Amino acid sequence: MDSKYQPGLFEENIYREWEKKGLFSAKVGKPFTILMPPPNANASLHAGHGMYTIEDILIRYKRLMGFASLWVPGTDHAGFETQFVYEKHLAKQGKSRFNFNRQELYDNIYQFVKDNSGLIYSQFKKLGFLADWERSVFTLDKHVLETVIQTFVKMEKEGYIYKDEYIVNYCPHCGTSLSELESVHVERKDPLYYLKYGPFTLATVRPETKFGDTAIAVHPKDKRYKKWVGQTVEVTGLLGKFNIKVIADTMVDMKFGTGVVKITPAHDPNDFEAGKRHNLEIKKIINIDGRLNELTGPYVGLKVKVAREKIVADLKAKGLIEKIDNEYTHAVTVCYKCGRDLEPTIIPNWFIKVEGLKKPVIKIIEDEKIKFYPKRYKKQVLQWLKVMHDWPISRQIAWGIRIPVWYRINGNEDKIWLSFINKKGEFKKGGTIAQFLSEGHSLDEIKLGLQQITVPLYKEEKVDYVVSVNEPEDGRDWIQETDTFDTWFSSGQWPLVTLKEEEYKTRFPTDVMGTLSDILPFWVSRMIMFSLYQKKQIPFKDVYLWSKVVDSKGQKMSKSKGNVINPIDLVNKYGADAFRASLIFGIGTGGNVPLGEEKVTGMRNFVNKVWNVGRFIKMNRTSVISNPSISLRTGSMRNPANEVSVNKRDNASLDFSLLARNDKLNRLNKELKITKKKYIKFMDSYQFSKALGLVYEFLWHRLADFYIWKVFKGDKHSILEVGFGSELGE
RNA sequence: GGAUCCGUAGCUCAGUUGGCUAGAGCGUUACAUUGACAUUGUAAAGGCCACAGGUUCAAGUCCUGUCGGAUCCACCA
Repeated sequence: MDSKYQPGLFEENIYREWEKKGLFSAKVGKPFTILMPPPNANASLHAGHGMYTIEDILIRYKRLMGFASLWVPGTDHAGFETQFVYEKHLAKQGKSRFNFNRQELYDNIYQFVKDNSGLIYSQFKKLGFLADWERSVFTLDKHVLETVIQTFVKMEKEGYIYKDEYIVNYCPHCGTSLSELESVHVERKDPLYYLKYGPFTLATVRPETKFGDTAIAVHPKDKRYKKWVGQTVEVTGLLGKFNIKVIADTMVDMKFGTGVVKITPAHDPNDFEAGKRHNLEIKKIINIDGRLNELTGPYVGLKVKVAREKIVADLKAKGLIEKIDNEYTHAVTVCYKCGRDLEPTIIPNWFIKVEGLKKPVIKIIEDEKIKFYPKRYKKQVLQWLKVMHDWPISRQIAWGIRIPVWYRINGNEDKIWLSFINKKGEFKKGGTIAQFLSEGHSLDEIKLGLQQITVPLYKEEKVDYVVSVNEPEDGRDWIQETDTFDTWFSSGQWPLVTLKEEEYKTRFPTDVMGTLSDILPFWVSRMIMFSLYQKKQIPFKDVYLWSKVVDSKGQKMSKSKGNVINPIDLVNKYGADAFRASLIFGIGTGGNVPLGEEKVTGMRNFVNKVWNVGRFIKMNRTSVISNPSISLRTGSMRNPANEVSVNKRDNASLDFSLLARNDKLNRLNKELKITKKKYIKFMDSYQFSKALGLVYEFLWHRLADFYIWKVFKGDKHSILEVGFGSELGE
């Protein structure tokens, strides 16, 4: 045996051996089940995935404790994320999504994902994960689609789904609307313009939206402006004179600016709400491509930022700007993916009415039917659930599960807007079906090259639709919604699609959901919601949340900082055990998980120590076998040194050579027993770091340094008699 | 603005319902070495436990306040 443990020589073989023995599938017995949080199908392993080790530890621990543990893996199509990556890939080839129709884009991404998938599983295997790989589920698998669509159909029938023109944050660059959770607020300094506005002066950072103003608001208690409330005033603007109503609303902060606000319901969430309260007209002046539309006169076609500069210059020229405050800082909403400014805009979106669905979730969490570890996340989830409002589930991207809704074309030709790639491969941008038909395109051509449709909701005359997987066959023409479901709509149903039918009787609710704390609101709360809705059961009993893996200085890993650690490199260099242990050892329940190469080498040393303990035992065993004259003697139990103390110092003064062999063994066995008990207590309460610390201390500083080296010095064969439970494995 | 968490050794962090001399890993220093392991062993140095009050026989731990940091939610015309 080598004096150094070389993981590279063993790991792969051991894993193959496990595969041969079929250790990955569940055995018969008391069930213990974990559903693996599905990584993106096209992802490769990053340090954060290393934390799945926690689930692997639980799976192995439970199996060694006699449970039929099952870990079901899977991958997520990760709609928006993946399309974003793919579009970057396209950009490198000088292409964009506008070169493809919907189906082509979908097919291409499918191929792209397929080419990249499988990588992460081979990496998981390198980490030694004991998941049942053959059962892997992909969120676009047939049975998943069926379930997801069935949920939508059921919700629609029961009135939980509605379509509405609602103000959503739209990313003109990524071409989709985003949920509130996908929007990030950043502090920024922007000029605050004081505009002359009829009899008023008002402050705004977005003068370009003034064309969409449909009211002016003041605070009801503001004496300065009281006389104007309810009046219509005349304002001179860039496009000439217009009349506008003055309303009173408590949303106005009297102390801010001049205490007067312009209301632009179509392009500001607050104004949208105010518009609803006061029944204001919604005047849309920015199209979803982020350009001003024909209602803005000479500014039509300009992008928001360009338009703003031009408008400010023109306002200045007309003497309509009173002053500019260049020191104004405010929060801007940006896309979490591309970082560009989001445009609050009104587009038709599908929503889930959350009110009735979230109530049982809140109840379950308050009653602790589902427990959170660490505890503090309970409060966070509850707080988040309480403020949660309706969830927009449609995304204007191709990569995802297409919403099973069909719009009737006949009679609605002038209401359905779409873009498509025509026969010649040309991109035909936004127009109505009627318009394209009159240009000589056939309906089939349009449908074939379809890229995206937008079906606005008119108050009186709604475009009728049916919810159906396939095109209705009634002789009329229908066209399917091009929007896809928000990824979290499908991954939120993960617990409903991962088990086999019969397992829902025995393995549901599953035991633990372990995941990154960041996605608690996106994912965990929604899984609970869907599970309660569809199965009337909680999906899991416990939720264990870990934090981000950061570098050894506590800095977030990022490419620009150059501090990204590739887990596979570490595994190749130091072994999977060392890497895994470094993510567990000395980690508190609180914050981030610091990972540095020093830490891994430290753990490698520990692994090596264990190796050498084994090596020592093996060497002595062969000497026992080769020398049969060595046998055990019995001894007295009455020696005072038998009082077991875990404290090293307490034992320092004792002379162990006086102890009989049996006494030594008893001491060791007793300590092992105590350690085991503690270990089990820690494991059962998800205190992995403490459990590992215990094993570390026992194997190294107690067994190796103390027992082998001091107590059994010169009497090494006795150590062979100690029974070591394999439960101490991890 | 609302909430949560954190300030403990040079660094990263433990410290259970208050209770003996406040711990670990890495780092530092000295010594040891034919011994299973130099990926080792034995030891040492290094702490006003952020600060100020309070409760208590007893506070790193509980309470109040101050300062500093992180995160979540809401909002910022």
